[in-house]
Amino acid sequence: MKALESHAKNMLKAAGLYCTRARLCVIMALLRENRPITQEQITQALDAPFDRVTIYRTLDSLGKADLVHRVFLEERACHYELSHHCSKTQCHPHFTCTQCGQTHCLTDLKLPLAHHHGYVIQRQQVRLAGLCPQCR
Amino acid sequence: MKALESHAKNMLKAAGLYCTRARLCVIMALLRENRPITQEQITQALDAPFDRVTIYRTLDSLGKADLVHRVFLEERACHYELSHHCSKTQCHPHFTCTQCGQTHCLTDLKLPLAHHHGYVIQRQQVRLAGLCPQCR
DNA sequence: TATAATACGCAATAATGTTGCATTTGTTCT
DNA sequence: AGAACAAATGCAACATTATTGCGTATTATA
Ligand SMILES: [Mn+2]
Ligand SMILES: [Mn+2]
Ligand SMILES: [Zn+2]
Ligand SMILES: [Zn+2]
Repeated sequence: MKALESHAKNMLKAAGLYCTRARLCVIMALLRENRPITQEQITQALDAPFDRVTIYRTLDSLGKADLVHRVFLEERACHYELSHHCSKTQCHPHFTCTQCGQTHCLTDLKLPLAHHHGYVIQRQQVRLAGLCPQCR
Repeated sequence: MKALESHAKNMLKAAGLYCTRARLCVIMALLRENRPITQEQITQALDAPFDRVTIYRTLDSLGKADLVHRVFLEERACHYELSHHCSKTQCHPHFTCTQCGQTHCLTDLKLPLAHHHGYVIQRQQVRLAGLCPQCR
């Protein structure tokens, strides 16, 4: 059994979720891509064909188990990625290049958590836009 | 003529845009609300009835003139707000309460602009989630 | 292997946003 | 004020993304 597959199985086991074909395939696709992608991109990246609805429901169950979360970019469709590079309070920043359009996960960039009087801040998400190393 | 209306007219004049009923109404609605709202909320907040498409096209033209910009929250629909509380490089942070669901503009909270080697960062947007003063 | 809980596929529907085109409105110039 | 032109508007149709209902198939467990 490939390393990716056993990784995916372990994630599902640890989360107490049924270990189904669809969940394994989606997790493996997200592991391979390692960036936020849409339902459509996930569907295309899968080895086996699955119904759109199944992908959405899979993402939903993985989301409730905190294995996956949504990323909101300047595009119509939601993007999804694995949560394993994020802390509970802070997802890593996402950078989108205004030139080439690519989005990069800046997993090594740690920004200080904001404070504001009277507010309890539980989570912080940062979106950056500009020029990527290739395009500047 | 009311202060809101002349404010709206000045914004359109300064931007070199036609001063139309729809644009005036939309800007005045956004001035009154003073928080990010959806096309549907804008339409409901208007005195006169306008077609959905007109609202979208109005937001588009105001957006191109940098009078308005989109705000992405954890909801399906895009939200829109006036840009007058934002600098070119950084929009003020938006806080959404996980309890009551309300979104607040933290216009007085200034976060340092991120730096990352090799990247030219032109714009930064921050979304915060947690408990608002009423709900904590 | 039997059972119950859960996930899946398919069809239908909802929500949000966009496009084409004929008509109306706003601006500018006389 | 009136004419001429550019731009905005309304309406119908369409596109994209996500959700719901329900019957069937798969999974975990004993
Ligand atoms: Mn990421
Ligand atoms: Mn705001
Ligand atoms: Zn680039
Ligand atoms: Zn609250």
